[in-house]
Amino acid sequence: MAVHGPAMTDVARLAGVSHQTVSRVLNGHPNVREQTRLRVRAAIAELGYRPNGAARALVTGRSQVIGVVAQNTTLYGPASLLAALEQTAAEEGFAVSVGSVRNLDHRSISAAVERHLSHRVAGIVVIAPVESAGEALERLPKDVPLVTVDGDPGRPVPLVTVDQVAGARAATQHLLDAGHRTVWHVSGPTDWFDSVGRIDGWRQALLAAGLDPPPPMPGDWSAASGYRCGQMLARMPEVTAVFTANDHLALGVLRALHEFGRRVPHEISVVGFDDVPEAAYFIPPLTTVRPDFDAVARASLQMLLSQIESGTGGALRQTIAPALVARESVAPPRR
Amino acid sequence: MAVHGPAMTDVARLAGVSHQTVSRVLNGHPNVREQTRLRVRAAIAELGYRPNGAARALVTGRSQVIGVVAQNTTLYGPASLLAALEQTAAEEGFAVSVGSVRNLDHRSISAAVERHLSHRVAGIVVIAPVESAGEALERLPKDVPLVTVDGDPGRPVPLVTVDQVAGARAATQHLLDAGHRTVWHVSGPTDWFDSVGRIDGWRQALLAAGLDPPPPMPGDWSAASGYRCGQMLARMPEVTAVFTANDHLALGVLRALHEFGRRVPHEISVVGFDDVPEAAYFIPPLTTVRPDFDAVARASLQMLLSQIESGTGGALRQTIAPALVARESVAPPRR
DNA sequence: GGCGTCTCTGTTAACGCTAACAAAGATTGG
DNA sequence: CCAATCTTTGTTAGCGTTAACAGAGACGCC
Repeated sequence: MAVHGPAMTDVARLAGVSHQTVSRVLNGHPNVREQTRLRVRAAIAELGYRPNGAARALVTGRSQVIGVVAQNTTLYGPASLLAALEQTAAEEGFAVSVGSVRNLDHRSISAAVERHLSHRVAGIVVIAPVESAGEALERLPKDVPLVTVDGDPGRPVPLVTVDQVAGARAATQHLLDAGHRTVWHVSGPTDWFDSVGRIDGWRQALLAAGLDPPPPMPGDWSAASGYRCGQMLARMPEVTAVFTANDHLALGVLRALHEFGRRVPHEISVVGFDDVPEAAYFIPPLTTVRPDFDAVARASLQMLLSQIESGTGGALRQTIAPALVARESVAPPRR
Repeated sequence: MAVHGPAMTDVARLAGVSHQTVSRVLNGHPNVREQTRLRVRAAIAELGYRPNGAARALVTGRSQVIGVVAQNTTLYGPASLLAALEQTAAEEGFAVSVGSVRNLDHRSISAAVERHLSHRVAGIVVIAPVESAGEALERLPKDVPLVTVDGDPGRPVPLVTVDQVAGARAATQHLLDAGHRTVWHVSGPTDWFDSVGRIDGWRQALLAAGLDPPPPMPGDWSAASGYRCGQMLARMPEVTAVFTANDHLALGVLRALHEFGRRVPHEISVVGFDDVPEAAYFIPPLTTVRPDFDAVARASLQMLLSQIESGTGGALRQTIAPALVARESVAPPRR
């Protein structure tokens, strides 16, 4: 095997031009005679020539690859984001290299970033939802285009983020508007910025309504932890409305409430976050908040590309507003 | 910006050796004096040197990157597979570049493969669950290490696959063992090999029990299509057991049955496939079949690496047996 | 003690591409 | 019509690494 394909010089020879002219055709350089261009294209097609990205990356100093660092690409949010990022990148002619890390601690992230850097990626997107990720990013070489998604708003790093606060506020307000006297919250892990933002938004909505927020119940994004919180909530007669930090938590809560015979939405209303495709088929269909992952992906990529092109590393910031999706898991409280 | 980092020669100068010696240290070549090795390592650390993968790829003809072509990395199965693949690859020092395609037609796949090839990936993993993918793969250059996952068993291409047939047979048998007189099936899209295999297994189990398989109801993996099928099943009084081709379909079915007041498992038993993390929190908890994605990933990568190392392209085949996970959605039929 | 062998290190030449410059025609303007 | 300019093409020199070979010592063996 290892029959290496034809190189640029082979194409050049066949087309009767210099390899540099082939390069110009490939890169859309303007000053090439139309006739020459056609001859070169024909030669390329005839030989099945495929440009060598490594050689190009070597001489230009950047590859057409974007590195993505993410934690758990099995979760719905990260997976959607990754897919959207990949789609968008492909349209711009970039490949996406994933570096998923088990833990979002300092060392793991640095290692993943390091791996990407030695492949000379053109830029890096870090889906860094937790505190500990921040440090790793600050000591990164300054000349590497970088965008963080759902990262720390407090750090001077380009950031694209779903507006967690607004989403949570909308969810909570939706429950208050239905007539509930207060809203309980099952949160995500508190070291995730996503969770913190959602807790914030929930709290803001309650405070704005002159209410005293009950203590949030901490979950870990999983249906299992939602189930555990749900078992507690089911036993508290005063609870009529629950906002969970994601849809899977909501599923666990729904299941627990069902087991305790507390009917949703008649006795207790529930709102989730994420709008996983299955949410419309929960029992009952779940009212939830839908983040626009495509928009997040587009914004991050655009931000990254502008850094790559301009060479300047701006500390931009962009926030994507999520939308409330009303379904059947919310109703006015019984009196 | 574009302050390019130090190169091998810089390290060499600092350590007082030739760049070739640095290369030897980096590649773990044996014939380097211990003292020299240490000096080189120190110089590497001091300069923060990072090897240039592009240059290496150029001269060796292969990068340390594995290309993955997948369709919808938002679905649970593909996402899990991708994550597992990435983990395993990282342990072997390989990065993973994703090329997701919207449609698994001939052209899209070829384009994705093409993109990977021009980056000179060391090998390609195609998660190619549909018929149309096959053609695209056959006309691929023969010298590219390739493994397909869940692809066409009929093609002479290295293949790793979840044993769909065995899984479906186990699920169906489980329902028969509970005493059901027959088992209905909500299938996935029939151009997916996964679906075909699951239909096969279900049919085999029924035939082996001397039963006449009812017509399978075609879904599209989504809860929405499961819901539609569920609405029909709910209206058929003779139905007591349903096997769905994945858990999301099962969720839709459960929801429809619930709406029609048909209790699960008392009146109708349901078994899914995939064991998504949420399945244990469906109402009721779903009995399902769990494919071992980690094992699939390990097997594929191993197969790919052995091709990369040996240079020979064997047409191997490996099948990973899934496991039945019994929960509460199955009960004996009422008499 | 000389010669082959082993261990360690250095030198040189690619790999396939783009950037920078050079040069040859074609075109323009006064 | 000749100099100035523009368009098109070719030539040369790297980019940072590995592979292949060469050379310098150290060592063992007859």
